[in-house]
Amino acid sequence: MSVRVRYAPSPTGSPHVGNIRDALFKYLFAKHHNGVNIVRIEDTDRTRYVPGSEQDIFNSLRWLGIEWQEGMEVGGPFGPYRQSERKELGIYDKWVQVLLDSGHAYWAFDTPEELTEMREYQQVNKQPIGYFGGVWREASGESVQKARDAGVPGVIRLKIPKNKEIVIEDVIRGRITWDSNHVDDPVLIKADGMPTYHFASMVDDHLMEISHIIRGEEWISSAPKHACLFDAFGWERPIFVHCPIIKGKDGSKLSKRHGDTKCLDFRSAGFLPEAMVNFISLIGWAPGGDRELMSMDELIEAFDLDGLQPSPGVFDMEKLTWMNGHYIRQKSISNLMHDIKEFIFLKDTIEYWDRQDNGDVKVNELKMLENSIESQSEYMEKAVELEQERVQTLADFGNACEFFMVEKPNMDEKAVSKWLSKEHVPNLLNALLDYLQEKETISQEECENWIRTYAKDNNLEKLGPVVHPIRITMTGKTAGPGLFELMSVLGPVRMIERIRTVLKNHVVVTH
RNA sequence: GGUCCGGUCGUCUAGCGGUUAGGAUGCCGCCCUUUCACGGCGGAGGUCGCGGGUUCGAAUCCCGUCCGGACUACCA
Repeated sequence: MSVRVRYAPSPTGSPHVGNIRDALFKYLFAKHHNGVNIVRIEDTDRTRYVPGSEQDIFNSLRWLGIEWQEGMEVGGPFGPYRQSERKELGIYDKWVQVLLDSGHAYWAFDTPEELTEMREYQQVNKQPIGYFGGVWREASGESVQKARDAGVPGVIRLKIPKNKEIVIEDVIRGRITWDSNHVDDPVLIKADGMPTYHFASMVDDHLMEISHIIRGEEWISSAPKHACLFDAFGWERPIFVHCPIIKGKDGSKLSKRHGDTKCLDFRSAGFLPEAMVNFISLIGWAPGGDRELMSMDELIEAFDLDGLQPSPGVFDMEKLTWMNGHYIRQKSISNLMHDIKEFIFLKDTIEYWDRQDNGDVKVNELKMLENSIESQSEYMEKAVELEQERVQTLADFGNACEFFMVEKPNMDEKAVSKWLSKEHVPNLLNALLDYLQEKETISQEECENWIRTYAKDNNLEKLGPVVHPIRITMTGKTAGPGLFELMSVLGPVRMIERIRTVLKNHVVVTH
């Protein structure tokens, strides 16, 4: 059997990581089996349509490297791939008529008020909630015709068979059964003539020859409706695969209140697509054994439905962050520079940080980074290289590289009072100043030699008393790249300036 | 309330009748070392939700129970 799967988002906003994780699984599955991945837009609810979200959907997919061979933007033999357009073509009207004619569907003219009242009644009487036929399921043809002639707004519902056991075979969970008397009659066509998800999606899945419906666990409860729909048409049911949902730290389904959940927010926050792909692929799926760090190609190679987990997984930011650091460290410096530039250049990035608490600090750092890379790319490349292994996200480079970019680094007060007040510091800094005076460039080795020699000549047993004051003078901080490397990158001119500043502002000369 | 799904270190997970229950992350310690990080090594952390069975033997099979979650729209 050829594998055909579909990612069918509705354009109601920028897609979430949970949603995108499902899209990833579909892609991996299709690729693994040389199948086809389809992107179809489910925009049957006009009231929830959010302009721009289609682009967000494509951008999310493309950012992660999830490809589709058929569907939106690429076309294919089963188009159009946007449901509102399919509706215009009369596709759904045609198929609902088939159901009406065969007695599998019926018109219902309940008012919203009546439906609300019904639910309230069911609620207080502890009954299953839903529409189980009302007065319309078995209504006579005449009364239906009368209502239609009178222009009463009505919907078309599917007749779920009574007193039956509905069984679906889910790949992950096996056999799931329902008493059909607990499954209510879903609306197929709304009063405005638009199909509902239940109808449009299943009709399209059949028409587009979808082999596997891979989707989130939240769809399990509507699966019997979908199965009945296929049965009503006499169509062969696709294989159902319900992936576990992704939870937030509190154990409930991941949503806005858990912080960043939009896929593209992670790009803006400085995460790499390879880390994102690797990380989300491992929520709800595992390749078996101890494998963990995997590229897209390796994931495709390893992916199979057996590795899918039935239980939900928590989205662990700490692990994502670690993994992102890993992928940053793995990058060649030229790729890294490219990624950083692209990251800052994206307007989403700045907008994202503007939205965060104290985000203005980050925005300033990033803009400075952008300017510095622009104006002195070779210098900044060396700076980035030194920070590469101590950073976890692309956004961290702003702060990490700050001291390379500014004329006067921010001085950490604690560090200053601990180290720069020491008695030997003026002598040390003046000596270094003299040494640097004539130079235009300086190598790591020269820095190291000078420092080691100075320590020896001044009977200092350890390098610390020499290294720390110099580090603070150069960077304002106690933590950072190796001193010799950093000095070499900074170069004599910048160092001289910084030494003078420190001598003037921070060193108390005691004689 | 109803229906359905789930339950292995805090978290992601390996395991698929016989293992000292393995890995990763996070945490702690040691090593490396001029700091921070990276890296290496080690440690703490799981009575496999609980209770019954089946079996010589159960995290693995069965039942019950508890807890958690999803759905419960003319939304998807």
